[in-house]
This record gives sequence, C-alpha cells and structure tokens, in this order.
Amino acid sequence: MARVIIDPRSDRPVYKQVADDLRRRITSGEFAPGDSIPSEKEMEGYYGVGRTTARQSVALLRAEGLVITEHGRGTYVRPRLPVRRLSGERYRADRDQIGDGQPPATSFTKDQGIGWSEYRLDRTFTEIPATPELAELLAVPEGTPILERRFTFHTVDGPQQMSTSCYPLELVAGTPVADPANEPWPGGNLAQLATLGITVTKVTERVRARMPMPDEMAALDIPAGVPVITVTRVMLAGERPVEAAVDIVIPADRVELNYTIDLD
Amino acid sequence: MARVIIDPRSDRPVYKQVADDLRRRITSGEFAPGDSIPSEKEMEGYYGVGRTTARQSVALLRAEGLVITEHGRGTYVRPRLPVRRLSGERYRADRDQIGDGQPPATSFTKDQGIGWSEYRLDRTFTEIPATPELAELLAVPEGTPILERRFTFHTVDGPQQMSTSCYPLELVAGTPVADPANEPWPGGNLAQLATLGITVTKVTERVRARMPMPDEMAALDIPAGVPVITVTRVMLAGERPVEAAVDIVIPADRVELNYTIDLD
DNA sequence: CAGTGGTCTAGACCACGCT
DNA sequence: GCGTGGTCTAGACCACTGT
Repeated sequence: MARVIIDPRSDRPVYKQVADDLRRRITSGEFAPGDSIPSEKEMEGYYGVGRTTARQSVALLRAEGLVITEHGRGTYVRPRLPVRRLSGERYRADRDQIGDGQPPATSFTKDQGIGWSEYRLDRTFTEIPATPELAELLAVPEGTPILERRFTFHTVDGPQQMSTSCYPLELVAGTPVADPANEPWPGGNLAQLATLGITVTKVTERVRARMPMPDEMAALDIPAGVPVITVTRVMLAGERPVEAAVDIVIPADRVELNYTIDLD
Repeated sequence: MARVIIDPRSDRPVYKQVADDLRRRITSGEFAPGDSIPSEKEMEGYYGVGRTTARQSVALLRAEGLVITEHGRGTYVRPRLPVRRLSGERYRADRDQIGDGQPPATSFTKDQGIGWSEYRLDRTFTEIPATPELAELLAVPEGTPILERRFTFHTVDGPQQMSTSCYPLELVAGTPVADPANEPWPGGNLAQLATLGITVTKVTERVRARMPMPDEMAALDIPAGVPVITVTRVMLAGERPVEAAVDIVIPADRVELNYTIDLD
C-alpha cells in the first residue's frame, strides 16, 4: 500500500498532499505530456481518500495548467503545443516586402512559416464612435468615427488569435481597405496603409497577461489553466497614430513574443 | 424570490448558471473591485442551491481571476493593483546614465518611479556549469562555468519579481561584480558590465505567460487565477552574448511590458 | 456494457476573523 | 460567539467514450 505518503493528521490538507505527489510525478517525467494519470477511482484506493478529495486534487492541477480532463476518457498531462514565435521584427519584414512583387504573405502567415492557403480568417467590420481608450491611442477626440475590424485567425492547428484593429474612418472611408471582402489583405496592415499613401515608421506594443473570459475560452479552444497574452498595438506614421489594435488576444500555450532593443 | 434565474432542468449546469449571474453582476459594476460578494450561505438561499454547488461557482470565478476568497472573512471582487510599466526603453536610459555622476538608480527603481531606499533585494550567487539552455543563450559549450545570480525584488507594495541572471564566469571571476555584497549595483546590469569594459549594444527579450508554480505563488504572493509573465533576456556586446536572464517571473496582475519597434 | 469524469446533495467538523 | 470560508465523506445520478 502506497497510501503511506498521505498523512491525514498533517497541517497540509489531504487534497494538497495528493496534488503534491501527482505534481512531483508529472514534473519528474514519470507521467509525460499526453500520458493519462490515475483515474479518480484509482486515486481513492491508492491514496486512501474519498472521491471528492481526489477530484479536488485534480481541480488544483487543472488550475495550474498541468493536466486536462476529458469527459468519459480520463485525465492527461497537458500536451505541449507547437509554439508560434511572434517577433517584433516582423513589421520590418512586412515593410521591406511592400511593392516588391513577391507572393502575398502577411505577418501572420510568415510568423507561422505557413502558406497562404493554410489559414482562415473570420472578420466583422463595424463603424463605431471612438471610446475613451481608442481616442487616447489614436489621438483623436472621443466619438470620432472609427472603423472597427474584428478578426479571428485559424491555422490547421486550430484557432490562434483574436484581434480588434481600428482605423480612423476618415483615413479609409470609401477605399478598398474598408471592404471586408478584401481580407486577408496581401502584405498585412502595413501594405494596406501603404496603398493609402501612409508609411508607418513606428509600432508600439503593450503586453499583458490574464485568464481568458468564458467566450474567449470557447472561441480560441483554450483549456483550463492556460492564460492569454494580450497585446495593445499602435502603428504610427511620424507622430501620428494611424492604427490601433486594442485587444490582440493569444492563448499563452501556443505563442512566444520576441523583441529586440538596439542600444547603438 | 430571485431564484427564478436558475433553471435546474437546463443543459447548462447549475453552478455555471450561478457563476454566470455573479460574473454579470461583477462585470456590470454592481460589485466593484474590493467589494464582497454574497456569502456561500446567502447564495444557498438566493439561488436555491446546495453549498457545494455555491462553492463550485466561486471556484470557477476564482480560477478566472475575478474573485479572491479570504478565510473567515468572505469572498471579494479581486482588487486592481497598481500596474508597473516595464519598458524596453529602460535599457537605453540605463546606458545613457552610465558614468554621468547621477545618484544610483537601476532599471528596477526607475520603472517604479520610486527611490533607492524603497526597494529590497534578496540574492543568492552560485557557480554552476552551463545547462543546455544557458549554453545556447550564451553561445558557450555546455558545462562552461557560469555565475548564476537569483534575485527577488520587493517594493513597499510587496514582492514584484524573481529573476535568475547569468554571466559567463570568465567575464566576472575575481571582480566586484561577482560579490553579492555589491548588490544592488548602482545603474544595474549595464553599468556593471561597463565596469568590466563591456558595452552592451543589443538586448533581446522572449516573453511568455503561464500559471505560477506553487512556490512562485507563495514567494510572490500571487492570488489564484493570476498568471505570471516570464521573460528570457539576453544582453549582447556586438554579436557576443554577455548576460542571460533565463527566467524573469512577474505576476501578471501588476505589470505591463512596453516595446517600440522603429521602422525608419 | 463498463469505465471514466461531471454534477449535486446533505451533513459534519475545522480554522480563521471579527466583535 | 457567530459568521465566514476550508476540508472531507458517502452516495446518487448523469453524460460521455470506448468496446
């Protein structure tokens, strides 16, 4: 009987002791990513605890992002997904590509190293008045007409990110840029702005992380215990903000952001 | 009786319906950050559910980072903490300050806008052989002697971040830099390297997010439902890596990272 | 069908914070 | 002392996945 490892009289709650043991067995490699861990029934016998307590242990490991549960199948060590490297340098590559006659490749496709046909894009375009946040980012008065464009990007690996990108309406009204049918636009935002005669000279990104909202978990297929990274991006032409992406939302289990700061 | 909002025969589990209602009341502002939400006993009566179900709803909101529970006191909408802006530009400021005779201020203090005396630093220095990861980051053979320095930074607001910063031992052996007693070093890493005759010309940062490990939750005082942002940083002099911070760990509820990409 | 995790109840006892 | 959340049990029934 291995239940000796659990001490019911310890100050540490039984469910945490059980979780500690499972965590150790996971991080030590005894259970590898994708492996199943013992069923709740097995834990009852092995650790000598009730089912509720066993479930509480699993819930803890789930919140830590260590395991996922699949109804009717079992509990598994969370598999590692392929990580997409999103580099700040991609904007430079986009700029350099503008008008060079190459086949279309947006930042998104180049980040993946995937071809044009392998991704899908859902989009919704709406005209809205500038919210206080948008007004500040775009340096326009509150209420200024804005073209809000919501995107969801998919690859063969499933949904990858959501974003909301906004242009001041006066920049794009009546141009092909305002037509959702033209998405995905070859060359991305920078090429799009270039057709309007606008040269982006600077991009700022503000990075945060938080737990996803329920609708984001559903839309992006995010398992329990996995946070999202959010990016607020502003593109500037000189000192003038020309685009603001208020909420780029990316599941943190499939992305890493890379930045370079030059000091010379 | 307000319990009409719960439909026990719905496909949606009761505890999720309860959580939905509480979430709505939180995001709508009915419960503001810092406010207490109804006790488990009150939920039993108000929603007509058992205590276990009420607790399950609270557990869900906790995992989402919306509420925190305090034993013996109650359940509260998670208060917002002051956000520290960590800009990539801080390295430029550090560089510009080297040797200018100003009072000591490291990146960390400038980020805060706080004074020298308001932060505390725990550090442990160890000599280790380069792990495969360190070897790659520092472009040295595996096993190369490394000075590993572990830090924990505190302000009056509590612990703020942990980091592990590594120098190739040959760069720093026998110099004041290798002495923990000299930390915190006025001017930070860049000034430290400058005393060795090394001019850092480039910094790369790799940003990720994940849920904290139990020891990190304890050391950094992280509530349930709050992820950590991790940064892997490399400082380069020309093409030569001179410092690698393998794991900068920052609770995501008190930081935001800012980056600028110049395209001209 | 058997085995798995998901939902829910009723109840007991404990630990903590406040008054 | 009283109200709060924390731990734990035994048991029932449901829903899903596999054979």
